[in-house]
Amino acid sequence: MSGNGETKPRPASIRDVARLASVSHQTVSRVLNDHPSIREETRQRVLDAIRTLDYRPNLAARALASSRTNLLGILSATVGEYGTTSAIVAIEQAAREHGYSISTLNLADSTPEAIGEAVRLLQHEQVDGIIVLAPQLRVYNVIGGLGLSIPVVSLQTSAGGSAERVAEDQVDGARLAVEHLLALGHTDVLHLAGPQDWIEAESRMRGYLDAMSAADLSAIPPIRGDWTADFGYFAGRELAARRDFTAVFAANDLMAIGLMHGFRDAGVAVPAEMSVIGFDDVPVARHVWPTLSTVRIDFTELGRRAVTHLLAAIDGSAPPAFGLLHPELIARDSTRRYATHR
Amino acid sequence: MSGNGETKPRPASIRDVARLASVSHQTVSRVLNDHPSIREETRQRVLDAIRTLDYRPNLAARALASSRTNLLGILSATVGEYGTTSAIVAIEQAAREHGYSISTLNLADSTPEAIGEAVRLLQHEQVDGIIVLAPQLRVYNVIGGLGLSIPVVSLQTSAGGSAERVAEDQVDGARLAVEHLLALGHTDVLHLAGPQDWIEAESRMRGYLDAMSAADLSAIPPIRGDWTADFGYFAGRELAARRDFTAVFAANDLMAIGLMHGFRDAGVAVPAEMSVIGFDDVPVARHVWPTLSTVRIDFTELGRRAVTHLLAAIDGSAPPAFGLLHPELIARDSTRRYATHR
DNA sequence: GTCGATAATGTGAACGTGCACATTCGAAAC
DNA sequence: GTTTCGAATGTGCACGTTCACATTATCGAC
Repeated sequence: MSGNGETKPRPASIRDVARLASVSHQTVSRVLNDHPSIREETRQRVLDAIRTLDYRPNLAARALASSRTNLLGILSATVGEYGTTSAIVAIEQAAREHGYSISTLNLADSTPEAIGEAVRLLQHEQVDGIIVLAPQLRVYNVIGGLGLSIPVVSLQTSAGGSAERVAEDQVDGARLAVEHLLALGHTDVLHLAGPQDWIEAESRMRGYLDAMSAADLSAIPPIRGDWTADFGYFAGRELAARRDFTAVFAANDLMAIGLMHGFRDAGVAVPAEMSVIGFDDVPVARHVWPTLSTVRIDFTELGRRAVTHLLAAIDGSAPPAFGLLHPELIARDSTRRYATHR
Repeated sequence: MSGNGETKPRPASIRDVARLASVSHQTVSRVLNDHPSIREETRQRVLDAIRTLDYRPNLAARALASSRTNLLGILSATVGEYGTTSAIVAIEQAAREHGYSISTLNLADSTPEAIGEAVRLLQHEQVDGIIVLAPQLRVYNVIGGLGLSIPVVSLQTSAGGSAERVAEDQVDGARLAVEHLLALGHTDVLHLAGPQDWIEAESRMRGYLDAMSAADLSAIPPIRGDWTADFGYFAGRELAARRDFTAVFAANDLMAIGLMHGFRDAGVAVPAEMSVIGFDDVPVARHVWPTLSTVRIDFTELGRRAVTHLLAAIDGSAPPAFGLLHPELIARDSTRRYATHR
């Protein structure tokens, strides 16, 4: 407000800093990128000048000169899903801690064309790497066929590499859920699965199949859902007529909650006549009626790891070896001993 | 893979295009920014060259030269909230339709320092404008005091301007909710509010107070919650002892769902002894038991409008006049006539 | 045919940084 | 005191655009 005669409030550039510190602009650049051969005294002088002028590097210029943007792209198709959202928040935070920014791109539909277009767009923004949260198999096929020059990491799985273990995690989690039902005495367990193409859906189904066959039980052909509570509801109403199972493992909490609603409307009591377990442990899971048994995955940690991986790939260094994440079974009221049934 | 002798796979630049089209690089630039004075024939020649070379403008170079990034910053503190998430998706989509990209920044805590730092960071990325989804009053105080040179738009409200109407919307919605309860014969309605500092919390409370006083009823001192289902649960357990109200209007669905759980655990039957209505219409609201009456706000449209506003502000043009958005009352099973009580 | 005005195009210099390549400095070795 | 070599710093250009300012076509009016 107090107008002093400055006509050009143009922000300070690296050359202004250089002038003030009586060094060349290149020396300033070296200080900024902590080049080893800088005398401590010079470095201090430069840093002082930077502080005095409130200098901030121009990211566009840096990107132009170095063709690195310090930008990470997030390609997502599942926003709204609780897990995805938590992971995105974690990714964003982790990225910022490493000096990267995030550009998110939500896929409205996941046709190969749309995916290709989305990747092209991110590439156009010259992101240094991409994290994919659109865990559909076809997405990988498309991306794989694109011959990208920048690294791509997936939260769910990737061809080889330790990200694969993350997927393994979900298999484990699903196994936990089913084993919980079996431990309660159930032998006829139905799986309400996710859509065919989804990696997470496949992992969870694999866990279901593994657990069943490990217990020498025959699996029931799963129902394919679409992750939504609405689908769960309709499934519940339809399935109420069938009596070839006494427990359901739903591939996510939303479908489980809808399912319980459907059963309720159809006159099937949960858990008295039917046990239901979900997956994710969304915040409302503990507050619905009956409170929902489920499996908790640490999406936040998953997101963090994805970033670490991607940054390693960008730097060309070896990805760090992570220990496995252990999903946790949360037993609540929606599951009950089979013995108490009927 | 088929190695033809190209040693420099460097992407085509504007000068390459110019050469191929036998024009100057400036003419190409004019075509790209659709300058009026370009002969149609020339334009076609340039466009052909662009297609032939698969030329894509270098965004960093453009940003450097024009000091405009076509980047929008989203400053958010409420990720995970259903409404916020839907709005973000809509914002991202709308922004892309206008050729803008999105850089999201999630606030872990909303201390003035953190907010200032976040804005500084976005400014450092040279975003052309910021959309704020951290609807706390203090956020505006901080941002207002920063003297920013780029436009800032809020999804919730802003000092003057038509965004204010958006807030009005939420007042309307809250009024709808309370009027619904009053129409059912309730006279003693409690409000489970959001945190003090939140604009949305204030709007919804204002709607509550308006509706009560319009009906010549005295309001009960509201309870301050934190938006979470967990808080709702504890509130329900505590409030069960009180009998000076027969209905509760919760400031969001999550608290409402928790509240019903708390009442249930404390032996208060919803809706038989107590009516509960929420706000937001989250996807599970229709599947919990009892299904939750609530008010639906069109967050998607809200997000779209925020983008339109911001882009207008960036271009310096007048913001378009929007009609008011009308929140919709969704009556379900958690609310019931007072007459049927006791 | 000349003039002027506007349309259409061209020229050179920014923009702020990093890179490749000098150059200078300083101290140890002889 | 010269030589040598690495550490410390400087010089000029390139990155791919846009901007400000020429310059050249085009066309109607006289």
